[in-house]
Amino acid sequence: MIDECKALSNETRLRILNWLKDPEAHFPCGDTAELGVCAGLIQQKTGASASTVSAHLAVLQRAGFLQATRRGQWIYYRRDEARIRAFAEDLHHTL
Amino acid sequence: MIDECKALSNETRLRILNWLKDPEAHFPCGDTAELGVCAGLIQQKTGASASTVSAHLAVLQRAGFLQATRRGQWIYYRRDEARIRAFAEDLHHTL
DNA sequence: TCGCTATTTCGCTAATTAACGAAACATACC
DNA sequence: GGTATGTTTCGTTAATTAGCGAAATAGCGA
Repeated sequence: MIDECKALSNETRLRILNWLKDPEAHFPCGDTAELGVCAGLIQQKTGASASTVSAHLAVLQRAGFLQATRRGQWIYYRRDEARIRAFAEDLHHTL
Repeated sequence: MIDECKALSNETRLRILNWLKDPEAHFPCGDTAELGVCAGLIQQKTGASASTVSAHLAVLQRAGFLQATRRGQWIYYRRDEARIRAFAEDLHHTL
C-alpha cells in the first residue's frame, strides 16, 4: 500500500496514469493497440527527459499500476486495470 | 490529492489512522470521548518520540484526515470521516 | 560488425522526508 | 512568578525522491 501511495504522490505520474486511461484520445498519432503506448510517446507528452520518464514508468510498474511489453526496440506501457481497481478498493476499506 | 497520498505513504501514519478508527479499542485507558485521542497517548502507542509523532499528526491534519481540539494543555485528535471518505471516492474516480 | 534509434541505468545535484533531542511555547497550579 | 506537564517547533543528520545529462544496454537493418 505504501509503494502504491508513493507512486501516486507525484503530479507527472498521476498524469501518465490518466493519459493511459484513454490512450487513443491522448496519443492520437501513436499505435496504441492493446499493447499500450510506447515510452517515447509518453516521454514526449510529459515534456520531461527520457531518463526521468523511464524512472517514473518504473515506479508505476513496481507499484503494479502499469504493465510493460517490449516489441523490438520499443517498450509499450498499459494500465493494469485489475490491480488499480484492487488497490483503490483496498484503500477504501483500509481507510 | 498528492498531499493526501503523501500522508498515506508512511507506515506510522497509516497505523495512527487505523487506531483512530476505533479509539476505545486501541486506547482502552484513555478518555476518548468525542474529542478523540490526546497526542500523548498516540505518541506512547507509536513508540516514537513526541516530536516525531507531532510532525506525523501535523501531516495527517494538513491532509485533512485528522481534526485537532485543544483542551487546556492537551490536544485531542480524531478522524475527519467525511474528508477521508471523500478522498477515497475521489481517488477511486481518478484512477 | 557498424550505425542508428529506443530505452534504461548510472552518476550527480538539489529538494524533500523521516527521526531525534533540545528548545520554545501553551496551559495549569501553587 | 516559579514549577510542572503537554505539545510543538527548531536544528541537525540521514535517507529518500526528483530531475537531468551521459553512458550503457537492447534491438534492428545494412
